[in-house]
Amino acid sequence: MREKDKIKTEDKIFDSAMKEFLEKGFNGARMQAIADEAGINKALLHYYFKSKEVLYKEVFKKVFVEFFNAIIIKTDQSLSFQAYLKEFIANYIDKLAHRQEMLKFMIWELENEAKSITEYIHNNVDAQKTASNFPILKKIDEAKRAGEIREIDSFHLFLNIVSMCIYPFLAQNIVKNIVKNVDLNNASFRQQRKDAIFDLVWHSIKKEEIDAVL
Amino acid sequence: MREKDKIKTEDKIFDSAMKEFLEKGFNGARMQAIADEAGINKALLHYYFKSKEVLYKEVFKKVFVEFFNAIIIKTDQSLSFQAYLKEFIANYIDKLAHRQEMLKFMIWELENEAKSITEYIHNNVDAQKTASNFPILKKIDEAKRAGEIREIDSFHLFLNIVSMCIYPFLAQNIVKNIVKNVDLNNASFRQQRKDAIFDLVWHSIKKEEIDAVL
DNA sequence: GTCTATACATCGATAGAC
DNA sequence: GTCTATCGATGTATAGAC
Repeated sequence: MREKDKIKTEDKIFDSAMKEFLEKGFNGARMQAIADEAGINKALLHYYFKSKEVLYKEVFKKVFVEFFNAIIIKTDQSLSFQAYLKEFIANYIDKLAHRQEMLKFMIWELENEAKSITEYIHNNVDAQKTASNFPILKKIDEAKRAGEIREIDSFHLFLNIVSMCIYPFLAQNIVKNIVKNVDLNNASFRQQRKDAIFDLVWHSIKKEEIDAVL
Repeated sequence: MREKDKIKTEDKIFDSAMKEFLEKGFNGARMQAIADEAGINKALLHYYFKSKEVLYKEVFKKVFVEFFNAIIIKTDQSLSFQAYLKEFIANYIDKLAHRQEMLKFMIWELENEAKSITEYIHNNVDAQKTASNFPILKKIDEAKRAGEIREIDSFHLFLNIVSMCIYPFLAQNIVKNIVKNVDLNNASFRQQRKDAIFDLVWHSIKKEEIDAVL
């Protein structure tokens, strides 16, 4: 009677697949490993999900949407730009830390020409409104108009901020060759990154100082 | 007698391998394709290079060293920091454009925990002197001492600059979903990136303005 | 729905003749 | 040094019984 208590096979497969894909990436993931983890056999995988690729895309979609929403959309809109910027950066890095596996997904997407990401965006986001899915772009424009920050190209500023947030962690295995503690798990390094990014950007774009001089 | 006129098989294999690896990455590369391109058979590949991995490492080493030297070492040391910074950024982006295939290598390295890069650095660079292989770090310290720029964490500044230079191109297939012309081949976009990065950084760290006020 | 068994393809690697 | 032939491992996918 209480059917909800029984985890459905399909869900077990999905959960196992997510674990395997996040850990190993698409290439590294093994259908056998997913089957083992789910306590079933390979044949059943293909019964529920036609192919490895289909299974991957289902998993990717769920994880990506979750992550995308958490990072891009959710920063409080009512803040001053200075506070908004600080929160955006902290939020981005903390969410990355909370879902480090996303880095593996992202690397796989990079290797695979961002096929899944592109497909998802193409199917789910109005092409004309892509930019509006990044409220920070609007925030930057507002702040410029309000005189809170100086004139600066919004899109490149956005690109720069995102690059600084993500690249050091994406490439942490490379960067580690220069400095040891590049690690999303290291709270102290995370805080250093947040401070350094905010400091660099804010010093560059704020207008107060000039206002004070005038 | 003129033995040098005859391209040795080993070199032909090496060249074909470079082409294949740069185009497809390690996973995508096929020993058969390398053999075909070189006009020989697979057996001979393994005669000259023990395994796919060995062959990849040889190729990687050559390409990486070339790239590393071109980007990191070569910016003119005698410039003012402002000019040095501008040249460093332009140099980095131009060299990336000139060797776009490095992006594929880099992605593969990211996926593979930077094994080859780490191994190369471990074998060829004195661990205690890693930092000194990045003259820009010294340049930043000098500029701080000379009062040319404000106090700022050198390492994080370095990380930030590199991130802004490389990430948009590394992730261009993702970024393209937001803006179309993200492309290393697009000279106009390259120039925009150079300007945006220099502008953001220099406005943030220069000291003249404050000096002028005092 | 679930299983066993196996087909089928791909690839890296090697044995052995020349 | 170079070739043909083939091994052996791995991995996805499916046929068919229960």
